Amino acid sequence: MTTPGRGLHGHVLDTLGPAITAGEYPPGSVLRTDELAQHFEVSRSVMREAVRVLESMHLVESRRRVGVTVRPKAEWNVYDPQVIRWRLAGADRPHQLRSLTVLRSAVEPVAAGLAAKHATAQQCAELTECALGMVATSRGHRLQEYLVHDVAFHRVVLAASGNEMFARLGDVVAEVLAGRTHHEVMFEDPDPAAVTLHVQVAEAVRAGDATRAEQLTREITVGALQELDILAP
Amino acid sequence: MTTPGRGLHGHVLDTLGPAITAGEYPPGSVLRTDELAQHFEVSRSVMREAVRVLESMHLVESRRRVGVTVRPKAEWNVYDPQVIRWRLAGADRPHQLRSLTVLRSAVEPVAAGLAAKHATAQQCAELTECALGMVATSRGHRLQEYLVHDVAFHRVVLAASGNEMFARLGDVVAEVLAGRTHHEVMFEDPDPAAVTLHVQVAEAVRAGDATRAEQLTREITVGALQELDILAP
DNA sequence: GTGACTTATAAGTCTGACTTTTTGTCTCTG
DNA sequence: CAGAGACAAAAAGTCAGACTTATAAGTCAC
Repeated sequence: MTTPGRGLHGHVLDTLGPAITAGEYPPGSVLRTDELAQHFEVSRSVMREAVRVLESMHLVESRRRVGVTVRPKAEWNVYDPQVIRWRLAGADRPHQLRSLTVLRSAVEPVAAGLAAKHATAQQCAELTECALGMVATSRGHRLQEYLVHDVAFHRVVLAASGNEMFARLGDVVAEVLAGRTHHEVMFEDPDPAAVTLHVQVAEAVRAGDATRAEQLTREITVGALQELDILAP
Repeated sequence: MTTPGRGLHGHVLDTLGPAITAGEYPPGSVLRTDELAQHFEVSRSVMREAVRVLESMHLVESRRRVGVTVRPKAEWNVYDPQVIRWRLAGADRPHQLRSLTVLRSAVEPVAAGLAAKHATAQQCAELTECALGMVATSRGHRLQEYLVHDVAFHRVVLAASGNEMFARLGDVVAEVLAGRTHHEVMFEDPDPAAVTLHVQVAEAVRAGDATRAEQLTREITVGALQELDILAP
């Protein structure tokens, strides 16, 4: 991930960020810069820089004569990769994982459809390579290697869509997939049907069949939703 | 929007942010904190805080002995509302508007489907109210008033989806709709068909018909794509 | 040319003094 | 007693200067 704690203010953020996103300080809580600086044993300058970053994420608001107040969750910049990471590391990890999976289910099919239209020859090749890698590692408890190919596959699809907003969701998808492998369901080998679907998506994109690529990807994401019991019966 | 220029570092950001996102400093450009501080006539402390914020948006990277280097566009946190606003105010506004509209077309239909399942009675009422407001202002060059209801409508749908990631896209959609009314197409009254679709979506959500709500919203977003000539023939 | 050593550079950090805004309170007045 | 206005305190905001540290780049010996 991003270089952790590069500098003192980074170290402060590594502690304060998770604490705030975990709800340790309820909305409206007031923090004092000086007290925080003392607590973390850093200078006020460093503390102020950390507060500025939290402020830019809309986690807190700094006002004169009152202090640094924690903002309600609804105002946080939940698309900030740093915030996502903090929340995934904390208590509402399951909730966060569900939100992100629903987001995936909306975005990825459309992205796959666009990829079928815009993917370059090299991207098609990469996609096929990833799919083959998934097939090769889909049996024999090689979950770790499988994950690498799975993540790469979805990254390429999002990038090949040609839409920068989709492309930037690559990191998010990576976190979700990694989270699923490491902490949630998926104790055994991946579902063979899912693996097949990935191969077929790669084919559809190569063939330029947008409708088919979209539909197949929708099936993949439906599977992801079902794994988390999100889908209505 | 967010309070502009709250503090000196805010003023610096209001100038530096747009400049960077506009590509005024090509990727790899090196800025020196001291020089910037002199140029903006602020102390180094203030300048450092501004740089920290830009760093948290992944617009720049600060390294010892080298300076503050501008990161390639592909690494920017393009979901940061501040970054979106800066880019919408700059040269690649059209490009940004297209990216965001495609994102809308992926997200909003799914959000509407979820809203049909999760919307509260009050949210249904608000939705109907917005739709009626749109109808009432859809004729007679009352674009400004129409926009207010339109934005409110989409905000409620996204919020009613019950997914926080969707809900936080309310601001983005607001920017896109406002941009469309103010600077792009839409010189005359809105398309009557679109207005009708909004009313029908409100009905579908109230009736709990997820499939219909999703399909109708998809038609709305298809219209938005066509306005920007994005859709393939 | 390769490797170890030195040096210059720009960011990083700390401290202390000072300024500014805001809010809560207190008083004065009707 | 209520409302307006003056006052004081609190906390963030700003600045300047000295010092530390990492590191890119240049230098020298081999």
